Amino acid sequence: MPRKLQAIDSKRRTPQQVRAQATVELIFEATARILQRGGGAGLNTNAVAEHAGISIGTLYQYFPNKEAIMVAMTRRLLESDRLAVMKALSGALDGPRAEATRIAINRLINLNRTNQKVRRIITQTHIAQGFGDELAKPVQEITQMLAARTDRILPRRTEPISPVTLFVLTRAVVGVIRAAVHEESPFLGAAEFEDELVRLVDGFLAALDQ
Amino acid sequence: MPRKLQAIDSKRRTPQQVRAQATVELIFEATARILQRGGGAGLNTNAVAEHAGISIGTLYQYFPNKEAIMVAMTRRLLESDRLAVMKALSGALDGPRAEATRIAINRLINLNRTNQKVRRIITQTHIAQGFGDELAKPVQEITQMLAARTDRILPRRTEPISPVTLFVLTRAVVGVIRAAVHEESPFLGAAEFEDELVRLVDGFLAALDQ
Amino acid sequence: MPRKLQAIDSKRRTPQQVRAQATVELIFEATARILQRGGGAGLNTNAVAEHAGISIGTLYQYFPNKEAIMVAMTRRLLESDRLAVMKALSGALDGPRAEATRIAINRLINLNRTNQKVRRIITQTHIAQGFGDELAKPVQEITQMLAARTDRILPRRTEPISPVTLFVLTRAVVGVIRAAVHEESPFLGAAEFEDELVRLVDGFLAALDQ
Amino acid sequence: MPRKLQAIDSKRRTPQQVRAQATVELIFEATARILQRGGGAGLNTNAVAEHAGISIGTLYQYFPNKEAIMVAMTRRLLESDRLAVMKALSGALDGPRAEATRIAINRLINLNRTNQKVRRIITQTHIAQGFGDELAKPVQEITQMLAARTDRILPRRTEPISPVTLFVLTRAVVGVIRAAVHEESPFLGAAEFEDELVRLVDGFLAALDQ
DNA sequence: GATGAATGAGAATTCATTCAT
DNA sequence: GATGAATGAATTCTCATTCAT
Repeated sequence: MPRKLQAIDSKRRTPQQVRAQATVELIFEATARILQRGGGAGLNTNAVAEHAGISIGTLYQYFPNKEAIMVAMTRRLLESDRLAVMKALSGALDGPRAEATRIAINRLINLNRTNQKVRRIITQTHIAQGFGDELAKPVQEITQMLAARTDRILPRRTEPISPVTLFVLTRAVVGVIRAAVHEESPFLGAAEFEDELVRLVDGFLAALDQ
Repeated sequence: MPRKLQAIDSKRRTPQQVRAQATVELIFEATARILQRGGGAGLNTNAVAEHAGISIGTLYQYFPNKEAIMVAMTRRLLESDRLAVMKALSGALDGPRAEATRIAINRLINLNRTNQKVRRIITQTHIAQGFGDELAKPVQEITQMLAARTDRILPRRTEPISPVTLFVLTRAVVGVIRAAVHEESPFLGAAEFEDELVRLVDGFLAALDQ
Repeated sequence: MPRKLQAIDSKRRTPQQVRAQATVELIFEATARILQRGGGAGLNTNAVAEHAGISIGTLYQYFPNKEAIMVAMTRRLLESDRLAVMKALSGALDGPRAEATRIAINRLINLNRTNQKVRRIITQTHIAQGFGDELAKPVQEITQMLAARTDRILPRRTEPISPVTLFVLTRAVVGVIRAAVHEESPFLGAAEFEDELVRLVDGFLAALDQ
Repeated sequence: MPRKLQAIDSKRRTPQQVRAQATVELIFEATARILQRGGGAGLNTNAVAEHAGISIGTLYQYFPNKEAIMVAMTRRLLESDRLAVMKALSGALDGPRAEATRIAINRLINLNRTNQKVRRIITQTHIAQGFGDELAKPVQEITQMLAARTDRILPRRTEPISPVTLFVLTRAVVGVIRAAVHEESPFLGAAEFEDELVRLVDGFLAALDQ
């Protein structure tokens, strides 16, 4: 592998200028298009550059290798997911816990129903690159936020949620949704799927509170 | 990819079972060794053949490509996991549900603590090859078995567990354990991790029974 | 065959024409040299690249596979043959038909006496690649030209030569010459051979005019 | 190429026994079937053996390599073509020359309309193996027979047909038909095609007689 | 900063052929 | 005679990456 050994998650230049940001955008779009069509095997840096309408040399000025492109894409996607769920929750911050849970899960499922193929591939790459833990971050942060709030409402629970508990809860939710995406399960669009996922979370939290 | 599109999960030949099985074994061992050392990127058919002490041609008489090797390995591993959990459960078939759950989960976690790197890689490949659904099979069958038994004990629940429910429950368990393996989480060895996972399952089942 | 099915007759890129044309020339020369020495079986893309003094990667930027190289060579040869016959005919355009026929055939034969081995192999490949019909094109165009002229001189024939007639005439001429080349017949250099070929064409045209 | 350098056109054993002849037949049929389906590129000795229902070792007891199989097939085909034309001619041996010519050509064309793909490939191989001259043999022998007979009828011509003349005539006929087959020309089935081919031969012979 | 032609290590895969049983 | 598992040389082709312009 004539691949430069470099930290994979560092862009080569900080895209400060407008032009640079636009180029990164072109690269992301090209990558997504190729992934959508040809799958992960069809992705190579030359193809990305060509689709993006830039030269291969330019591409290497922004990303050290193709994995770095996908890692960056995943991170952006994760952040946008987080914001989307946050936004969906904004109206339900003072309502009952169960309702907030349902809203968050509903939003999460629907986000994962878009761009499934691209999500699947870049997610896999993220894991393979050793950033698997980041995948749960959006869910984790939202969970922590809700947990904190819950504590206010249910004063019984004084201790904050433990790291292991958080891990299990978040990975359960993420794992179920990811399985549905990766297995291309028809359940992903079913109302019952959402119900069960909510039940999973609520059941776990209820068991916690005992 | 100049790769012939061939059914990836069909062995090319099934010769005199004795010798053939031994050769397959050599290939599996060589693959595991290479994966353990060099990771997925270091795996190539030439290396496997060399490590296995067979010619590259022989390898291709058994497997059409390297993915097929890993797929076969995963299937074998999954089956052996299933048997191991079944065996662990054999003594607890008439005890309380909670205890059976704990035994199964304990066994599952401990199985996943062995050969983590190899498991990680072949599991990923299995998903990438489109066989992601098989990964939950052992857990799914055990769950169904336990669920059936539960019905006898708790006559309240008359309907069998629904497909969606089964999907969520199994993918939650598998997802959490897989996350721990893939993220190389230190939790995997912690007693608390097992506790929380049991709580997840029990909480979900309890919520179901309401 | 792990060969990507790709349009065989499309160069992969058409870069800065000057350098590119030189590279293509190097590839053609190397191919011809190898074919001359080792025959068709000795031809492989690595050898071509090496003989051409370019890297294998560069070769693949110009041709998708070795057949495409030979197809391109054949096309160029065919065109140069056509021009050579045309040039030879230029002085005889107003003379009698029989003389023009003889000149054309004489030139055709002599062209086919050069580079016989290479011609044989790339011609075969051309046929095998499904471009067999192109082989008769030079003769066909020249025939049509002569036929048009003939019509002026022999006003008896008002209708243009029919497609089937043209097919039979051209394939007869091409077939005889090709047979002589492929069978490495000593006749190819004999004056009598030319005489008979001229007789074949004249006899056919005479029969047509009856 | 780990291919034994051996005279390609010698069967390894003379198939005297009935069993042997049957095996050769199986091999021919298997080869034809594979050629029909997959074309020349799909042909390999292992596939032939498998399709023939014999072991690869047995195949090598009959033919030293795959080209030898096709060479033998071509020879058999050529001989059967010759016999078929002879048979068709048997009733016209005393009629006018023109009619015999037409009958022979008609039969030849129709023979070449069967098994076109297989004919194309094994014919090519025959040429590539250096046996191109054999392809004209059936036509050549029939021509000689007819020429001899013609001499009786047209006592003008005392000299026998010269080798060069024979070469040109036979290669013209064979060349035209082969072109039609190789180019998959629709003319092959047209009555006009036969007419023109007859005209080619008659015109040539008429020109000869002047 | 951008370009893109050139590079070449490296991986997959085939298939003719052998030879021990 | 037949078998067929094993062999491994040989070839194709890809694609990440560089660097002179």
